[in-house]
Amino acid sequence: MSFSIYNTLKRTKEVFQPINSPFVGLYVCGPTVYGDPHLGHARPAITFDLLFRYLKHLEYRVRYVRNITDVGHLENDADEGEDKIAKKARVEQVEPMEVVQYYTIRYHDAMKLLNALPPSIEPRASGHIIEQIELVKKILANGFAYESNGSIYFDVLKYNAQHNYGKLSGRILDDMISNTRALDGQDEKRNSVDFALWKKAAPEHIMRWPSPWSDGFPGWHLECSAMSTKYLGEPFDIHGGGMDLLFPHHECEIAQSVAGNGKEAVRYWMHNNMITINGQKMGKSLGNFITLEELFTGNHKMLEQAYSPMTIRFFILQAHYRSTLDFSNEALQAAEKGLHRLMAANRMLNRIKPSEKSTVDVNDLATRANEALNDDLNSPVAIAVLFDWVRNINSAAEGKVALTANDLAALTKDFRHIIFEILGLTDEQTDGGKQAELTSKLIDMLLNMRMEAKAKKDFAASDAIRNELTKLGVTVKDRKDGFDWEITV
RNA sequence: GGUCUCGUGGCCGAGUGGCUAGGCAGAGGUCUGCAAAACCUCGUACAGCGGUUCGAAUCCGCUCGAGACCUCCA
Repeated sequence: MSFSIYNTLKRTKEVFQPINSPFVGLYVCGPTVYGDPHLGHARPAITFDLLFRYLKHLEYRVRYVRNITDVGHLENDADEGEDKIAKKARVEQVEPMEVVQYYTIRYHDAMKLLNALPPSIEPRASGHIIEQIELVKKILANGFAYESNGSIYFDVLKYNAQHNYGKLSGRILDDMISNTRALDGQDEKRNSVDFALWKKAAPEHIMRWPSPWSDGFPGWHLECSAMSTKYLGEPFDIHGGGMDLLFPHHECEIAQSVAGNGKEAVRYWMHNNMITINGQKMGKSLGNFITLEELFTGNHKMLEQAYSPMTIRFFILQAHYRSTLDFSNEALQAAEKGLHRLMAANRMLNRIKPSEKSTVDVNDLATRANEALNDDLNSPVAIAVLFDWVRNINSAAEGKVALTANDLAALTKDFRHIIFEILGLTDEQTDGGKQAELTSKLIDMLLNMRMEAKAKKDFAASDAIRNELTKLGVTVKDRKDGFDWEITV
């Protein structure tokens, strides 16, 4: 059994073979921190968190690098317009680094709620200006860039004459050129498809650094090339990001690496697909994006209710990362119920009484779940396997399926390893720290008292306990040999 | 306009030449002091039209529809 991933570069699934097993280098494009994290940020964060966790499950030693873009990301990729962060800073009348600090913390908070593990290294673009300037120098020295009025541009035509600009995104350079509007002649660029490596800063521009060419700032694509190879070496194993970054961002990264170092830096390119709302991509310009905070609080006109971070995580994991995933209240509510069912089964494992013999093969769970995840991280199939076992677990609790003590222990271990360690889900009923743990124990205590009342046929007392709990938002579920409960508020 | 992707049952969403995906919703049943849950059974779904094939939802072609990128977005 081997782990295969879909390599965008080859447009096919390939068996994953690390360059330096057991070490694996993983780089993922992180956020540009100029706004609140939204539903779209959750997709790559969870996709590559799953990859990170699964690689660790496969006993690789993973170095996971995810950057913070705090400079250089302009409002459009034609190398015009204001820096996104500078603009936000101007609008809010604060230092650019205050914007960066604020939204970086907001991003981290959201990632923590989604139970996305922190990366091994989280470099900032502004902290790697020197490395970026060095890379520009190399590209210039190799003749693939030119200076124009203090700015440095990548010469795409020249590069394409020797290499293939467009190999990742499947674009043909000639088509791109013929599809671009004619320039007005004032542009610093020789060709519309050229992109900035270094931009000379306008006098009012706050974020600026000295360079051999001008006081200025690096182009957006440069940071990922510089920082990925700094921390992961060249070449390294996996580069991930959203599909919308495929062109031009990742295409430019390849060009920069080849032009600067003579070789491609990345072995496997992985891209998660988009989240859509009513069939349309979420986007700033479309005005239909929902922040994670709005999702968690339900405070948005499109939301019928609040959705917990785990509901969002589960919702995303229920679709394959390369498929578009359409957001709707109905779909999220279905995910919420499904997740509760999964967690209820997990709690039920504690109540199963072992038997002399087993009537099911408990190895089936881990075997099939691993098969699914080995197949390009097919989390929806892995979850389907889990649900097959939810049925078995519930049946076992009712005495319809038998498990030996050893099998029960193995099943419990596997089930929990998959849902908590690999899929990174948490049981929000019980995993909320000391308070939640105490709540959980108190509810158990009350329900044990109710069991005693029931045993004495004191239904008045047992119903009173249940009714009071119901009023507080605790749904009581009697089982054949015990009880379960769920907090619904 | 160019490049590409996709169209699966009420909803979401896997799969992919012959064998049950799964979740949610719905119907019937079992269990139960009641309620809820759980368990069992139930949908003859693969946009349309042709073609290849013993056999296609799965391959090919065409038609229709949707979306993505080419402009900021994860």
